[in-house]
Amino acid sequence: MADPSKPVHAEDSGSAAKRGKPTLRTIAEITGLAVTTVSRALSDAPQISLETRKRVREVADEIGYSPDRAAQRLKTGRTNVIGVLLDPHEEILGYGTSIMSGIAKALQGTAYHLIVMPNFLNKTNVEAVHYITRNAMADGLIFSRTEPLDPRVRLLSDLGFPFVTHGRTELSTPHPYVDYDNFTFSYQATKRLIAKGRRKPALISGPADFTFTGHLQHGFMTAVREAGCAYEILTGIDLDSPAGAIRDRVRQRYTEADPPDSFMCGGEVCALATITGMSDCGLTLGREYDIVAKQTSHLLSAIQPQVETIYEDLTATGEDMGRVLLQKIGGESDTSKLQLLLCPQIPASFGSSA
Amino acid sequence: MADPSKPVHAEDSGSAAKRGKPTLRTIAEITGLAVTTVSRALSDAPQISLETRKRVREVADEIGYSPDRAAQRLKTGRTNVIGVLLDPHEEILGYGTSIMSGIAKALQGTAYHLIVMPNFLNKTNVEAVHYITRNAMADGLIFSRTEPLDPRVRLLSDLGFPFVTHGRTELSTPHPYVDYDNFTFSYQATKRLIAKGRRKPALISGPADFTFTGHLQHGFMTAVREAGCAYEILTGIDLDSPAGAIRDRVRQRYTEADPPDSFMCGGEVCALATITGMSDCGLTLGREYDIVAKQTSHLLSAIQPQVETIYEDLTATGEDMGRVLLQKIGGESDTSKLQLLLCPQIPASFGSSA
DNA sequence: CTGGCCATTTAAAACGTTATAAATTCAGCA
DNA sequence: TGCTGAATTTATAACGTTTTAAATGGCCAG
Repeated sequence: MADPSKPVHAEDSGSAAKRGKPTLRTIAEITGLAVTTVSRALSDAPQISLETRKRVREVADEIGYSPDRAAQRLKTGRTNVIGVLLDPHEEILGYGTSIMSGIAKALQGTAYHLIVMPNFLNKTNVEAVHYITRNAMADGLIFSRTEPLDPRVRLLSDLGFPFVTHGRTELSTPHPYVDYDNFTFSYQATKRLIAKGRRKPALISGPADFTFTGHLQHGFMTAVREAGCAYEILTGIDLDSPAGAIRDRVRQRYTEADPPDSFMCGGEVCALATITGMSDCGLTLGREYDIVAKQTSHLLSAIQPQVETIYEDLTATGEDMGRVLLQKIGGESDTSKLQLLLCPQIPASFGSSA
Repeated sequence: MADPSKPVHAEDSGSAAKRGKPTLRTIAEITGLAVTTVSRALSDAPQISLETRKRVREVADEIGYSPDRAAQRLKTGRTNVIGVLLDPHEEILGYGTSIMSGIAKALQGTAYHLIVMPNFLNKTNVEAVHYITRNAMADGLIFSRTEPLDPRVRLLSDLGFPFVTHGRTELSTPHPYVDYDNFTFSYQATKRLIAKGRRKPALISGPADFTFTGHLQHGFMTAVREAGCAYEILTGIDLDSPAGAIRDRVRQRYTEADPPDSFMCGGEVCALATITGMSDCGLTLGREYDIVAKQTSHLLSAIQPQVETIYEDLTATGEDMGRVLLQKIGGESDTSKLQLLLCPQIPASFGSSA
């Protein structure tokens, strides 16, 4: 096939650069085409004849060609990498891993790779974002623990760098997000407690910084106001607190006056810790008090079937975030299409006995 | 500084490629040196005069230069990336995230980045390894869930590709690993049950495939044989089983003849599920039965202080794995230096009441 | 048979870095 | 003066890809 009239440096220099991976050049030599043509053919450029495209693709498959990402990246400036900012607090109960698993699913079959930027130690989140954008280490970013006036969102919006947050902000510039409707969750969960006859629900909410904390409280407050019952928002602990701290706080609260008779827990660990604290006080779940909790793994309901739960599917969330980010990178500019509010699945039993 | 006799295309073409990141060329133009010299200076090559090195470094710092990783990678073939193979089973209780956090710590300050290759869906582990090595996507690999004749280890050893496993193999070619001494853990834990007066401990062990499962069983068997007491290895479930399955199996076992009176649990979820199953049968931990378990988070002891635990620090493990891998990549060929067996910290109380 | 136009293919340059080999400078010495 | 060699710097060529601009060839109208 190769034109023998041309200088024949085929055998020694090209063929398969130092016995290693096949490159475009390898294919070019086999087919007798120019490297440019091969490149074009593989990217299905319309200017290359259909027949040529087919042949090139066949040869590529046969010799197991796959493009060198470093070279592509150098040339195009695109990294084909999606970065996930991971926070140390996300270790618990596989939060991080579930999300990542979902993102990975969304990235399946695309040219994109998932790379996790653990934000452990030293750097603040904003610094990490700075670093990543400055060094063009990814084409898009995903992160959670979103704050109402999140500085990361500000920075990335300013730079025009594609990203998706897990959680909303209150910033005026709209941006892509995937969020769970924590208001509805919290509202329904609290209503459920009241429907069970409880008259003083307590909320264990998220850390003050985060947007979802507000949503949880809002849902909770709406439900207790509607019912006109007493309530309490437990101070001194939050969903990020270690289980031991939550346990102790709950226990302590019951030695004081006018304790709550039920709990709305934003997480599984929190629910388990609460049960332990209460149990230490000699109180039994389902008898002296009730709990409704958000569940993100399958642990809680297996261990404590007494706790009523509403499930949040973090893997699905990750998948959505991946999809949304790909759309954003792909040029989707209608941000409203890139904002997903996932609805809690309220168990049928919740409605029945209300 | 720049020699004015040379063609002055400084202003338009170079200066800062399309107003973006500074490159070696930017520094070269500022200092009036050649690109090569700058490159060398920044890598502290001895052939460059000390004065020049200093000046180049200063300029680089001033304009905030950082090398383009894609270009480095293309040129050198090194990726400066460490890959972690993550298994869907590792979602539980932040296993994956702890390990990663540790690796990230070890990589701090090096040129290496951590990239997680989630092995969810389709591909088998070996296929993923194939893919990664073929496409030179990393300079080194870390993975867990090691099997006695692990095909990934075989493949990577053959290729001479640097890697570290979490867990040992039984292959004849030695390779770098970091492992927890599960034999000692299991042996001590079981002895503890016996010391508490239990006469028929049951083991809930790992999935049959993995090396550590053998170690757990060996330790368990050694302890029960020494004591000459009855024992049982629970069938039908393992540490990978969902909590609900373990709970059900334990419950069922107690409806049958001659049930065990204590449990050696390889994990926290397993311990919690066991307690739930037993509790369903009306049996109380610490009274009718005992449990010793391995703990990798801080959940179990906060929730169920009755369970005696031995702690395995996965973050430290990750850090060790990262360090070992860096050494391996750095050329350390004495494999015995790259094999770490971490000793369980046996709580003082274990010895006291024996 | 010339010119022009289309479809297809191609050569050359570039991305930012490093490796190789060569060039330059300057001191010391014959 | 000219040579040798050490110390320092430099030009050039890669790495594998994509982009830009240009070339090739075939076909048809004039």
